[in-house]
Amino acid sequence: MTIKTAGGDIVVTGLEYFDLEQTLRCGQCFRYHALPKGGYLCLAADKAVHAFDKGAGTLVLSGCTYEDFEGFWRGYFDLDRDYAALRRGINADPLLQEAMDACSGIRVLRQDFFETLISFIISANNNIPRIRGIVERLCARFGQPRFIGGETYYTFPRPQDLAARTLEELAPVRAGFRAKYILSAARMVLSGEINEADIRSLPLEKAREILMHIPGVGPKVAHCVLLYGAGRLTAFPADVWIRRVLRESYGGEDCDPAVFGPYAGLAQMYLFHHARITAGRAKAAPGAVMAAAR
DNA sequence: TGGCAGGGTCATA
DNA sequence: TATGACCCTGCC
Repeated sequence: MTIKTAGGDIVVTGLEYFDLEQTLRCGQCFRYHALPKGGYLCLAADKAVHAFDKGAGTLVLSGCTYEDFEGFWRGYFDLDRDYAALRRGINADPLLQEAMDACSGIRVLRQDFFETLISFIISANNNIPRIRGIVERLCARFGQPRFIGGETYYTFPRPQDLAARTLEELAPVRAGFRAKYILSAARMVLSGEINEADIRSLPLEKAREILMHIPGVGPKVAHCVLLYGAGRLTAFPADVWIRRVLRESYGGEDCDPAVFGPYAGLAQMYLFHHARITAGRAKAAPGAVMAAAR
């Protein structure tokens, strides 16, 4: 990997297994917007950047300082991890191999812990367009304004920005029954009852158990927070899509994720995204059997 | 225009 | 362990 600056942009070349679109659209994050000129506005925690995938392992970041790149985006996009080695650590059967080939550019974003926690609490019994809307309104109401490329965006609220709020104040966000969970989570993080360092370092099951003390956090959301917000690549969020894959191809929903190896979480991302794009194609094809229908 | 389902969790039985 | 309720909006 080589990093250069050119005309105020950060140009990263020589990336293996990197595809910006796959990485953003595989369901691990909710704050990104396609730009008219191509590329994406990526929002994360209190940062924003314009990101352009130029193909052939080249990523161009625009609108951020070199310090922000080094201090934040380089880690966020997981640019320093050797994905070839990671992939070798996955026990790939033919189906998983197909998914790994089709979605080879997915990277596990290293997202902000609190943002990930709140975002996936919001995801419960919800669809992606609506999740994105709720997250956007939450930021617009309780985050701080920032400016990039002449546009205003809002930072993700910090625990202290939400903890003292009331359900009435959250009503315009239209999170529904999840509003009370958002407030509880913010209060538990602010008070230290939920400690990010513990979630990152304790044994996975213990960390998951702690997260599940938060109202609105069940097994699935806890695993999402562990994988996307705490860098725990063994975490294995099993949603309806993955449960269906396990049921149809791995002998049942109770299949132990350990069969995929130490990076089961990454294997899950390949399987999840692959299942969704396959279902999308089946849906788009005229007369296609809805094999992926639940 | 209306009805359904949604990347889950919780309370209750 | 199973079932219904929860908010509300995108989508068919």
